[in-house]
Amino acid sequence: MTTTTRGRIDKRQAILEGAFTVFAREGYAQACVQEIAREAGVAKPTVYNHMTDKATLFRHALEAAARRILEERVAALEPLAAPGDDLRATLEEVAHTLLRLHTDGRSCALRRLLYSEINHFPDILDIVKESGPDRLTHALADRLARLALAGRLRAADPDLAAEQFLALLLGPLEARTRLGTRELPDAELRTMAGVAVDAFVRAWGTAAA
Amino acid sequence: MTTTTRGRIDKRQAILEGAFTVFAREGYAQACVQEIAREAGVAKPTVYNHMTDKATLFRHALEAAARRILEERVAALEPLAAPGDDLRATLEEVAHTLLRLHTDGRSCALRRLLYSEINHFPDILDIVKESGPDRLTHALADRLARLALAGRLRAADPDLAAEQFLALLLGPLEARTRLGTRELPDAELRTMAGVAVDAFVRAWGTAAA
DNA sequence: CCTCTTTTGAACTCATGGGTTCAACATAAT
DNA sequence: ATTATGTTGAACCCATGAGTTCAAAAGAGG
Repeated sequence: MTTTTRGRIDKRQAILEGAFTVFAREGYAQACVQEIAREAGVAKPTVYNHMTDKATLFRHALEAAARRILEERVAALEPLAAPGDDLRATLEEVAHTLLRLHTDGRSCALRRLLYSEINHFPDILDIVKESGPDRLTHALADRLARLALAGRLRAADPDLAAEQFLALLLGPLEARTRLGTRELPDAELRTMAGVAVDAFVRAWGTAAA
Repeated sequence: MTTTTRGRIDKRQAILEGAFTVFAREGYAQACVQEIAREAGVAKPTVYNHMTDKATLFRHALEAAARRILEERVAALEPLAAPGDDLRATLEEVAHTLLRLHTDGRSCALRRLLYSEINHFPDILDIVKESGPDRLTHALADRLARLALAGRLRAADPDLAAEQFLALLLGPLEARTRLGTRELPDAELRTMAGVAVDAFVRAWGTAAA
């Protein structure tokens, strides 16, 4: 019975992953359940055996993908918990990691799906909400607040600082990656992280940093 | 013959506008030509009399909408051509106008359509390219370069300055408008313009400004 | 060997929608 | 009036795809 359950869980996972892949490639309306089943290595009725609808399949697939992506992003802030003497270097490291994660194929796909289906599925925003920029911004604001207390950043609104840090870092991505359709070489990511941190430190740094 | 031609042009315009409206509301795949025709106040065969395909209809509709939107945005930079004594005030005015334009329904719709159909229509990015952030960034960079020459901004890379100005200004929009699905009160737009300009001036300003 | 659950493939129903055809109609120019 | 062009509505053909049904396998537990 254990193996049976495992088997079921495996199928479910495969279905969710295959669904995300196909939805990402085709969009919601164009994706057909037949193809999702094929991608997941499963028969079509099996899909309907786990999910009632194409719509709920979509929601669950998005949720699963968003959860994975969220974990990576928040983990990327870790170095800020114990920044070394060189704050700028730590910021650049975090910035670079965030850029890499943000330009990842799955991230771009999720982003595109959110934008395209937000009209037909207004609730997906809430499903993904916590995983979206919000939780990342809050986690970053927490880190920055500690730095401000230590006198290494301006003591003003850390939420605003976090928002602007992410804006400086991620804003230019849209144009440079052509809405997420182009890969960026790692060297360019480093440069982008550098200039973003430069501007951020000029706007939010203190002499002590 | 003149009136006949005018009539044809009017129908064509109506079709393009109706198409954009429906595509924006439904997405490409979900939008049906029947409904576009209804929205444009026209019969279905008339649509096919002007456009060969649903696909080319989509492209033309996007192009027309993008052109309109572009004009507004570049025009919004006008005050920077002759900035008054108070550079910060001029920047805030421009910033506020850009925010208003960027949160406009048509702008958001265009943005969503780009994101959602970029996979099926890789060429729409080129069609809209000039109208996209690129041309705006360049136009802004030109203005900022003049200001730098006048000693009112850092003399470093004006393209980077423009990129970061727009990032600081527009980056926070995504989260605040919930991907363009929520209206923002004008007061919030003013506040956002203010804090973005503050940070920008701290990062790029000179004593002379 | 028997049983219960799950999976599978194939065929099926049914709705939607792209694109076309056609005959009737409107309009304006000659 | 006649002719040419454009529009219209309705009906039509045809492909696609969601969701279901079913009988046959496949696998685990007893």
